[in-house]
Amino acid sequence: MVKLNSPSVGGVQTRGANRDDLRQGNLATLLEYVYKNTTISRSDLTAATGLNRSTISDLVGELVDLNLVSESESPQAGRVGRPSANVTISDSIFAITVVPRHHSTTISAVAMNGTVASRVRIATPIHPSPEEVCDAVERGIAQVRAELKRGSRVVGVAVVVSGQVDVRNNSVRICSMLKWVDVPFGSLLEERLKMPVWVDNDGSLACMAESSFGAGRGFSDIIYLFGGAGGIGGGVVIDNQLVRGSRGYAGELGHIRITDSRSVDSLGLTGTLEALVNRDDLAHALGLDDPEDDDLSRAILSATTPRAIRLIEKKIQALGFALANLVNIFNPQVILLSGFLQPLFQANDYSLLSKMRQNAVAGSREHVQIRTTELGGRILEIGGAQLAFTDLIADPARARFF
Amino acid sequence: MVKLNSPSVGGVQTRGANRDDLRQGNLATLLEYVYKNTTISRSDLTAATGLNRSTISDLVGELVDLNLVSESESPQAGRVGRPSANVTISDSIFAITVVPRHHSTTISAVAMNGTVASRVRIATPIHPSPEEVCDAVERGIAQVRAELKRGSRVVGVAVVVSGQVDVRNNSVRICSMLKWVDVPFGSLLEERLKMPVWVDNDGSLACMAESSFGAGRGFSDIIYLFGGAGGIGGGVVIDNQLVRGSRGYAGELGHIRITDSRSVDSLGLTGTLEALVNRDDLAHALGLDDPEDDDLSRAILSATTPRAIRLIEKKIQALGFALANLVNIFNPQVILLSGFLQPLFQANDYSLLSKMRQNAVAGSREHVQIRTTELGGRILEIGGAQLAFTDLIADPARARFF
DNA sequence: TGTATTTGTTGTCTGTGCCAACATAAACCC
DNA sequence: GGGTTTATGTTGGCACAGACAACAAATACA
Repeated sequence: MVKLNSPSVGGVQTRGANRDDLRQGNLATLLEYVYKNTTISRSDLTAATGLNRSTISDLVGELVDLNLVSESESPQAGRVGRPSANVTISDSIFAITVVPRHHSTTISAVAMNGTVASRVRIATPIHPSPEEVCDAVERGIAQVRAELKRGSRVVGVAVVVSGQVDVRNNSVRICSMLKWVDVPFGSLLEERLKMPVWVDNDGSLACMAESSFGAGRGFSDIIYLFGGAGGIGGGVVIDNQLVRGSRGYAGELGHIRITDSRSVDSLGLTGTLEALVNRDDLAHALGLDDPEDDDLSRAILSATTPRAIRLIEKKIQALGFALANLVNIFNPQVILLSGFLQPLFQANDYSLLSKMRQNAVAGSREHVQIRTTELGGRILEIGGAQLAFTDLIADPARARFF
Repeated sequence: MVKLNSPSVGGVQTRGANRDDLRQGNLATLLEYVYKNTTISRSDLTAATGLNRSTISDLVGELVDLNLVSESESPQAGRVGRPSANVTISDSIFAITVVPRHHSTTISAVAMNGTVASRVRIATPIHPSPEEVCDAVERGIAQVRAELKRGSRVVGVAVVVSGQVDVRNNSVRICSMLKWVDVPFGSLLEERLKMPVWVDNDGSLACMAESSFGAGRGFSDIIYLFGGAGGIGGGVVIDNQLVRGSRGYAGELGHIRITDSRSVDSLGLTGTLEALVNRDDLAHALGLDDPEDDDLSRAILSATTPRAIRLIEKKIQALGFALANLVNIFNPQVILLSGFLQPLFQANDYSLLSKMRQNAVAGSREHVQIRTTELGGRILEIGGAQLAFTDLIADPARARFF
């Protein structure tokens, strides 16, 4: 990818580019287009990239030779002129995604076209040790790969952790769900599997997925917030780039403080968004005991008791404060809400919007939208796969498979 | 600038690159190095960019032909081998910076090497109208340019506004200091001056300057906070890029809410950092009436009355909460404090650091530093000039002067 | 003074993307 | 239904940016 304009601001550290980089960048750009669109015509690629027809022909040819994309006659009729061939992303290149939970770990094979070809859930002890998860992953991958058709290629493994991850060395700083502290899980797993492993935070990956394939499509500046049983996570995309921070801990949006309340969140911080807006409170007030997401959502939207309605309104107010903070800091185009934050928004979108606007600066509050997310239960698999495919897309010619 | 790796995350919008872009990008990279370092040897450029010696020779030659840099024998002795020629940024290319205040506007000519060659302050009526500022700028530029030596070239005008600026169209959304609302000042001035005009927020520009030439050098992820009489402004640099948001309103860090306090800030928002930590309160408690920055600073650092000490501590606590929020959101490497926030930090750095750490998540709080800024009174001129030079640096061959 | 080391210079070469001309395949038009 | 229009794929030649190798130049060091 070649980025012109806006030179880097800090200490200069840009390297020069040679002819190889040029070719590599163009291949990457093309492959990214095909990946993001699953299938796209050659003429659209020409228009989008601004490259010459003959160049596109050459580059696509190379991607076909690399077995990364395939060309097919386009059945798209109705337009004057010679029909343009469709370029479709490979359906035989996979990322393995790993999502460890309290007492089970889910392993999936996700193709570049987004389909989950195979998925298994391996039970583990409660709060499994890193080794126990490694065992589960090893078994899971064997099972998952057995179901893939012959000739399938795997780029590596993406581990989606609900906790703080140092993305520079793929190690888990803290994961309360698994009770892990400073676990170099990436290295552990890499040694076992002899293939590349990437580890990242669930909120960041979900944000990335939603940005590329979900409700964030077409927006360059996005705030993503997810409310789950474990708390509130999130992610930020600025100028089409995921904000990771210096080590990858950025986007801990649940832990921003908004009030003096002494209620604490999952990390013991007081007055934070997560401390004020939590799932258990809501479920309890609505008379539910450990409900499924859908049940909680329905309950929130059809709440009738004054106490429940008051509580919901209170949560909406708190969420509004947090959103205002984020709007003031980022001036985003859109805020995406998922998990139980989604029904909160739907229960009284006017209230949430006005609370947010009340506490945001003039310019930023004016055009920001709040939306619900589009990707459902597969979001972590899609986000994890995207992480695993990143290197391949950045340098298609040098891709290695396992 | 060619950026490899990490493909854009959102809707794809990258264009392809051809050989011209390659050349342009390399010229830009080189010029940026020279600009950021003022002077740098050719061999250092070779090492930094990874380009071939002969290529550097060719590219630097082009920059010399364009009169953007000059080469000189290097007196740097002591090293084995043929001495490498020094490349120095031009001292005859200028940006005009404009900083409008309550009742005067300062116009400066800033060279690419950072020196302020000429500066005038033109008095205006209190709360001047856009036209009145235009008049002042027109007169000021004439005066400033008269002092420049023959052969000087000007790239354009950068207006530094203490308020919210829509950078897409260079218009001022709100500036309370000037009492402006929705003023398309960039267009107005451009029409008058017949040269390019850029407008941006003071906090963002100061952050950029500090990042490139001040205490932020060498860091890629920076939070900048400035405390002045008008309130608290700021800026954010992520991955060496200034965070501007979708319209340029990002970085309103003074308006993030941290408590339930009902005290209001300059925009009427309650419980925000700016509402809690303000200059007038401090000056008053220290028995000062509209003090200069230096006097206030000294007073803060030598406060003795219990009331003053208590107030300072209270401000430090509030600042700590705000910093924790920013750390949780951005995971920065360094936080830069300036204005009256600087003596607050120096008065009790331990207190500020621990308050921040207490409220930040584990990973992010561990390696973050708090520092004071390095650029003094010239910071807005340097930042403004950097804005004005951006286009020139991004495409040196196509530069136009006025 | 000679050698090692580093950097600048020059001419040649490779390969990437552009371009123009032609081929191809659809819609459109009478 | 054949000619025209429009858009896209294909091909061969071309321009030019950057790499490379060989040589020259200028320093430190023994």
